[in-house]
Amino acid sequence: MQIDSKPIMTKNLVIVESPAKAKTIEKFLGKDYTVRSSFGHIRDLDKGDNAIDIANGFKPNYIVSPDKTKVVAELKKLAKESEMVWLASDEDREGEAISWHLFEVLGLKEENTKRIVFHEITKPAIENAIKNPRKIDKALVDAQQARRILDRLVGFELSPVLWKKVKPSLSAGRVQSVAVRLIVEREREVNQFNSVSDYRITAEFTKIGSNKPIKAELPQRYKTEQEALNFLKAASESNFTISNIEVKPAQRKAAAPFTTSTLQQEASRKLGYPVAKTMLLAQKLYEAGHITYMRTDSVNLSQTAISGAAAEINRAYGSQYSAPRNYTTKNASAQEAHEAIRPTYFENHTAGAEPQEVRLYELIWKRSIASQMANAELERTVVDINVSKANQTMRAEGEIIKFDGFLKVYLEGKDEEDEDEDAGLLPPLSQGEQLNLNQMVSEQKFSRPAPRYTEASLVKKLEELGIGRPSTYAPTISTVQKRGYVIKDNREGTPRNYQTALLKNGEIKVKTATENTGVEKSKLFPTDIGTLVTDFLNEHFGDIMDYSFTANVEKEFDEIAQGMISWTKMIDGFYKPFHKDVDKTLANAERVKGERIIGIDPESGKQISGRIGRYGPLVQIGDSEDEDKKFASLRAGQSLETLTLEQALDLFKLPRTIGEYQNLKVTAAIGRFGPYIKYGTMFASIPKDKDIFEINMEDAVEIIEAKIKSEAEKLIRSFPEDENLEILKGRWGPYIAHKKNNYKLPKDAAVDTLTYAQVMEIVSSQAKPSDKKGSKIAAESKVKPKAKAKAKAKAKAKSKK
DNA sequence: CAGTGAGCGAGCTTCCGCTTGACTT
Repeated sequence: MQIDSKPIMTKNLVIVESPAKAKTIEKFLGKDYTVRSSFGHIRDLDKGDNAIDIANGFKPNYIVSPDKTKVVAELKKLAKESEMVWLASDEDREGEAISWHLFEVLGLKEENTKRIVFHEITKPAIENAIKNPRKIDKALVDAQQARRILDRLVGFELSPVLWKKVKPSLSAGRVQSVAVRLIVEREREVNQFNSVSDYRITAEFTKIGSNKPIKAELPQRYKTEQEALNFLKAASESNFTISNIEVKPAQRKAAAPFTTSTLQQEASRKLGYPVAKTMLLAQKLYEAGHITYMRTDSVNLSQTAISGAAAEINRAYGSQYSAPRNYTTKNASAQEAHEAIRPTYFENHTAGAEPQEVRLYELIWKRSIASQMANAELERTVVDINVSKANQTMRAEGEIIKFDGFLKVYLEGKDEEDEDEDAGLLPPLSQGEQLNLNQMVSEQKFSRPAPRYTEASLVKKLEELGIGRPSTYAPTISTVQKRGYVIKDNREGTPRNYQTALLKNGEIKVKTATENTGVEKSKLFPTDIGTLVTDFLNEHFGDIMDYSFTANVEKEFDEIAQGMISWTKMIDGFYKPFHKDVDKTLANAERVKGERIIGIDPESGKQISGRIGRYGPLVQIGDSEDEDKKFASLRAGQSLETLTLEQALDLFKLPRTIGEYQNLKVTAAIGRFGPYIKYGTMFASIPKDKDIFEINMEDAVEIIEAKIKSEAEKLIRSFPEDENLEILKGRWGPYIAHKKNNYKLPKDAAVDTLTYAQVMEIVSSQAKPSDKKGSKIAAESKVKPKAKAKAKAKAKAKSKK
C-alpha cells in the first residue's frame, strides 16, 4: 500500500484569533486555505521595569508571551511555506494590533500579506472579506499601543504607591479602581440612607353580584398615619362609583439579542449564575458550535441569522409571530467586531452537554428568537373609582393580552422587584356602576436606598460608563475580590415594625406588623481595605478615579486612530502630570491605616479606636503608647466605618470562659472560620443558631461530644511506621495527612490495603513547598505551579480511565 | 485551621485586553 506523504504546500494561510473560529472558516474556504489561530494576543509588554522606555518617547519593549512561543513558531513555519498570509483578526483596536504584532513577529512582507475583516462567521461574509483585503491600519494599531501603555503606566506606578502608603501587594488600575469605587460609594449611600415612610392605601372591590376581586390603589400617598386613618374612616361611610373608564391599546417590544453584558445580567437574574460561570458555560457552548462568539458588545445579527430565526418562527409559531429586524447598539464605546450572541442553528431549541449549559443555551435561544418576533399587543384599562365621602379617586388597572407575540417565548427579567404586581384582568365594567368594598388596607411603606451591586449589575454599570471590555468584565469582578477590596456576601437583615390598618365590614382595625429589612443575597460589599484604598486614591489621584476618565481617554484614542494626533504625544500629555502626582504622593502622603476613634471604654476610661492592622481590621483599647493596650479583630461582615461602640466592646468579651469539662477549660472565641469552642487543645465550631455570648456549659458539652465522635470516625488508617501519617475521612472523601500537610489520594486508590510505602510515594509525588516567606523560597515557588499542574493532570488522566 | 497587631528592611507584589490549554507514552 502506498501513502501519499508529499508535504502539502499551502497556498494561503489565514490567521484568526480563536481556534473554534478557525475550524469553521476552514470549512467555508476550501482546500487552498489553511486556517490557524493566534489564540489572541501573541506579544505583550515585557514584565519588568524596562517595558517602556519613557525617556525615549515611551518606546515599548514587546516580548512574545511565554505561553505563545509554540503557536508563534508554528505560525512562522506555515507562513514561510505559504504564498499569501491573510491576517483575519477581529475588526477592532485589539484585533488590528494582533495583526500588526503577527506581521512583525512572523517576519511577513507587505507584498504577500493581506489584512481582512468580517463581523460574522458566514460563508458570504468570509468570501466578501477575501475579495476586499486592505493593509494594516497603523493608526488603529497606535491607538491600541496608547491604550496598552497607558494602562501599564497607571497600573505599575499607582500600585507601588499603595505598597508604600497602604499595604504590600495591593493593586490599582484604570478599570479595577473605579469598579471598587462604585461599590464603596454605593455602600456609603446605603449606610447613610435615611429611610422615610408614607402610607399607601389599597382596596379590593367587587361587582355587585360577583365575588371576583377588583384591586385598586389610591394614587397619592399620605405622609402621616392620621391622614391615612382619616381616609379609611371616610371610606367606611362612602359609596364607590366608577367615574371614568379609559381603554388604551399598548405594545410591548422584545429586548435586543444578547451581548456579553446583557447575557451576564440575565443569566444572573434568571439562573443565578455568577458572571464567571456564565462565561465558562458560554465558552463550552461556543466550542461545541452551538452559539456564536460570547465576547461581544454588538446586538447586530447577520442576514443568515435573521432569516434562520424567521424560518424557525414560521415553522414553530406561525408567520404572524415573525417580525424580522435588526437592532442598533446604543453603547457609544462598543466596537462591534462580532455578532450578538445567538444560537448557530435556530432549529435547535435545546443544546448543551450538561444541565447548566442547557439552561444557558435555552436562555440564549429564547432571547434571540424573541428578538425576531412580533410585538405583543395589549389593551390597558384604567378605571377611576370615586370614593364619595373622601372626595378622592382610587384607581384600578387591568391589562389583557390581545396578541402575545414574543411573550410566547421570553420576557426579560428585572433587577428590582416592583412593589406593584402585574396588572391583572378586570371584569367588564361600565361608567356610573356602583362597586362593593370588600376591604381597604393602609400600609406604612419605607423608602429604600439604591440597591447594592450584584456582579452582573456592576458589569452593567461599568459598561454604561464605557469601562472595561466584554473579555474583561468577569476577570475584573474576580480581581477586585481576589485583592480583598470587595466581597460577595449575604446579610440577614433586621426586623422593622410598620403600621397597618384594615377596614372591613365598616370596622377599622389598627395593627403593628413586622417586616425584615436589609436582607441581601450575593451582593458586593467593600472591605475595609477596599474603602481605605479608594479614599486614598480619590484624594491623590482624583483624575484617574473619575468616572469619566476612561471615556475621556477613549476620545483621544479615537483621535489617534483617525490619525489626528500621534500616540506618543497623547501619552506624554497624560504622563507628565500623572507622574508628578505620583512623585508628590510618594514624598508627602502619610501612611494610611484607616484609623477611627470609636469611643471611650466605660470600664477603663481609655479610648477605643479602630484601624487596619497587619492581619486586617482591628479595634484597640488604649492608644499606641499604652502598655496594657488590648486588641480584638473585627468579625466577618463588620466594617470599621460602621462599627458602633457597643459592637466594639462585645469584641473584647472574647475569648470567653464558659467553665470546665472533665478538668479541662472550655472557652468560646471567634477565629478565622467563625465562632468556636475550645476544649483543651480541641476546637469545635459553634453552630449558627447559637449565640457565642450566651452559650452555656450544657450547649458546649453537646458540641464537644459531637466533635469527639466525628473525630473518632475521621481516622480511617494509621501506620505503625510513622505516627505522623494517617488516612482521614474529609468532606470530599479520604485523604492523606502527613506532618500537618494534606495530600490527595488518587481516585482509584484502594484505601484499605495501601501499604506504608505506597502512601509515602503519593506524599512525595505531591511534595509541598514550605510556607515560609523569603527570597530563597520565592525562587522555589516559581516551580510550584508546574509541579501542582503536573499532579493535577496526572490525577485527571487517571480518573478518565 | 482556630494567632497576631512593632520592627529588623531582602525581595517580592502590580496593569488591561485578546485567547485557550494544562507534563509526556
